[in-house]
Amino acid sequence: MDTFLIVDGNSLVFRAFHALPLLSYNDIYTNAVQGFFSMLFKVFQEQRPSYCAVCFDEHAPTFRHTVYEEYKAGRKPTPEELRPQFPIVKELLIKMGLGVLSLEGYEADDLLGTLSKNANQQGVRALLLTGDRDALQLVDEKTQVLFTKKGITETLLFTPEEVYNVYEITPEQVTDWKGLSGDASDNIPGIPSVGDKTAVKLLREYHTVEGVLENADKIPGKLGEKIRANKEQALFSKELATIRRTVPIEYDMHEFTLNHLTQAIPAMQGYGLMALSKRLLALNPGEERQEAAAPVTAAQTAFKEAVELKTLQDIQSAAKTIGQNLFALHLGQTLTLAGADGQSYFVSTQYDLLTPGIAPEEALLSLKPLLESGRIIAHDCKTLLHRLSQLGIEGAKPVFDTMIAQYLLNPQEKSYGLANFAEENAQGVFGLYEKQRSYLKRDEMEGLYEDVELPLIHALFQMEREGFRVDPHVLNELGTSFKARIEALRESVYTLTGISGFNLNSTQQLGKILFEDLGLPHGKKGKTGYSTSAEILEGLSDQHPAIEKILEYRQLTKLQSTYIEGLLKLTDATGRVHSTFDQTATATGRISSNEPNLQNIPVRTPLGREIRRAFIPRESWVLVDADYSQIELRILAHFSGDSAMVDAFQKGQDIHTRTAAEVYDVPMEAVTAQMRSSAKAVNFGLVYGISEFGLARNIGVSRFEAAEFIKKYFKRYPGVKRFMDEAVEKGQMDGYAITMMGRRRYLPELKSDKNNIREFGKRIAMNMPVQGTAADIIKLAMVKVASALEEAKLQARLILQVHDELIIECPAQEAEQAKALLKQGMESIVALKVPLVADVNVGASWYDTK
DNA sequence: CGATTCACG
DNA sequence: ACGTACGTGAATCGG
Repeated sequence: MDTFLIVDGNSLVFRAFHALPLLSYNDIYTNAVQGFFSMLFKVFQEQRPSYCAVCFDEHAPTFRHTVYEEYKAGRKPTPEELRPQFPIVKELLIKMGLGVLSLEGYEADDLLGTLSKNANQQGVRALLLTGDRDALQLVDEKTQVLFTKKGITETLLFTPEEVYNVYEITPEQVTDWKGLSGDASDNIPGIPSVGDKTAVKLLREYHTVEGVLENADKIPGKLGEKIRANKEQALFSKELATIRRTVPIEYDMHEFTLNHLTQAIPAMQGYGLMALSKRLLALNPGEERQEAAAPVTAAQTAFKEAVELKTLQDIQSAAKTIGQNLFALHLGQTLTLAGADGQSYFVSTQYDLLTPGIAPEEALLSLKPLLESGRIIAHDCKTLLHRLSQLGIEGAKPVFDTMIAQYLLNPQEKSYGLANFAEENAQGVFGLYEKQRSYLKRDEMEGLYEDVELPLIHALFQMEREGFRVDPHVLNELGTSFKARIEALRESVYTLTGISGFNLNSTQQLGKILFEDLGLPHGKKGKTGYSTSAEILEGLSDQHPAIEKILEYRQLTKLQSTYIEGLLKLTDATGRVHSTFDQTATATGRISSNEPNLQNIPVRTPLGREIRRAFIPRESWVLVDADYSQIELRILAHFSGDSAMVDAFQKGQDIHTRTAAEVYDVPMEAVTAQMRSSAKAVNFGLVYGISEFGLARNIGVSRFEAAEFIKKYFKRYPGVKRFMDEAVEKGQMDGYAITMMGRRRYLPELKSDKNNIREFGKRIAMNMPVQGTAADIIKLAMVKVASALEEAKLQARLILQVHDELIIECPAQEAEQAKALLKQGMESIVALKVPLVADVNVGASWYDTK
């Protein structure tokens, strides 16, 4: 099918302008021009449209102001440096033979709506390139939106399924969504205090703004009041957000082919856009799309047309055809399946009066046998497992996860949605799978993928479903005592400073009071004012009595809002919190935890540690907690083979004391607490990628002294020095750093022309193998422990991982067995040149497992 | 939505 | 001359 690329010129030019530094040529700024075309060419290359038109806003003269226009007019004026770039963009577009369209009184949005509708009517796919979320309302089977993300190089492709995946609403509901939540940048008021999330919730229940308003009486509390008070405004907002699709504009799409692009080259060079004109020359619109560098592209396999499954019988016969063969499953708004033979299926979930469709749940249930025994490929299997589990479908064993593969291939990407390729369905997933297989092999990460990441999905799924029990009474009691203390502290800060009524949570207000009104000595000013961080405040604690109160206030409010209130909010009906573990969040291979984050529960201060008393096992069960002792330094000892470091671990010595003894050249017995503490900081520094500055700041000495310290250290630990140098050299040679199990992290920072970025790259090159290998090891330990528990037919189960720590919940009578299994499992993951040691403890709360 | 602060490994 | 110790997530303020 032909594609008509329709571009929101205003949106893109603005984005380009803000994304790039102000470049000028002969006193003409061209950054927006350059960014705009750079983006456009990338889309030409990736999407190969047949036609292309660019639409611009054209505001009506003032006497024709409509209410609509007045709202839109609230926008900020176009910057001086940008305005002259618009005519240049238009000139070049016209020279390329592309459409440049605008109509008095209409927004670019309205033209996008009209052009796409017309294209669809002629059987042409419309692809809308814009940075404006409003356009998502135009998405349907034949109209897709390429949404420009931050910057100008990244785009997201929205199909109806992807709109739903990302925003949990259908394209038709976009106007309702805006009507409820409003949009400040577009001056759409919405309903006050209704944000994106609330709007989605309301729409899930009532579908449309009208539906919400009709049922407003049923909605309790403040929310209901707000809705009832703003009915008119909501309807009006929805109208404002609705894009017009019948703009009276005349054009012929067929005149806007990409056959004359090169005619703009002389003009382009006239503006000094040499690199851009080169890229234009390299564009060969006639040819097939080239193999893209990034793995995230749709396969070019010639797929057969998808078969619609209209009945449960259809579904079952499709399942039979697939049998034991590999198949991809995608659960968007509709359920789609794709087999290795290129055949794909979709289950229509659209209900209409004559043919009631099949609900996704129903379809999944009828696929139960296939799902439980079949070889599933999916994008984000863990989420799929949760959905299946809720339907009573257990034991599905996905054999490939394209999201995880994508993460391994490049762990640096910010998100791993499915949006980046054209066929957003099971066929696309299957195509992705085929490519990723070969990329994983090429990059030697098959082992890591098969043995670690893939089986880990199931372990994480179980941990998420299981959750961690929290005792609300413990939290409530702590909270009550905190509350009183917080109020007392606030009052005493007001009294001691002689200033009251300001917001103690506001660092800006506090900074003004401390450093201007009270005249305390301040550190360097940041972007927004003085720093009031604990580090700075601690230095001022003997200068003013309010300081220590502020520090205590900070500590307590942090505990109160993040841990007491935050955790209570997320506790389910059975008294457990279910964190989500993100397997694709970090560049080093660690997992992260969110909603709630169980990886940063306080432990370092006595008061904070109290929170851990609330983390408990079920009745008559216990917690078994094991953490690796100094895993990162042990890995460093292994990699570097440094004899002194290896010796220390082999002898089971306290590593920081040994380091201090070496560096200060005294016997270990003579090491003071002060010496040990400095040595500890050096050891930390090594793991992070040592820098003089960082060490100096951390132990509070001059940069010169820190440099001396590092020098002495490396003299005693030449193997470590060699490892650090080689890590950087290797990074420069290969362009990436790797871990013991072959996990990669690319190091573009090393090629930066900015020195500080290159230095950063060096530290990453030193840190990645260490932190990343520790991540490899504990992940493998989780897989091993989870399967060992299952094999031993224990009720014990893993419930949490905190980077170097694993927690099991089990019946008290299983404690000894679980303890042994956990310790043994963790310590036997790899044989290093030094022992891997895990310390295990059993307790009636997390607090007690120390 | 960016900046700041602070909780963890 | 500059500006960093590595890796995260959550709450809060204020534009």
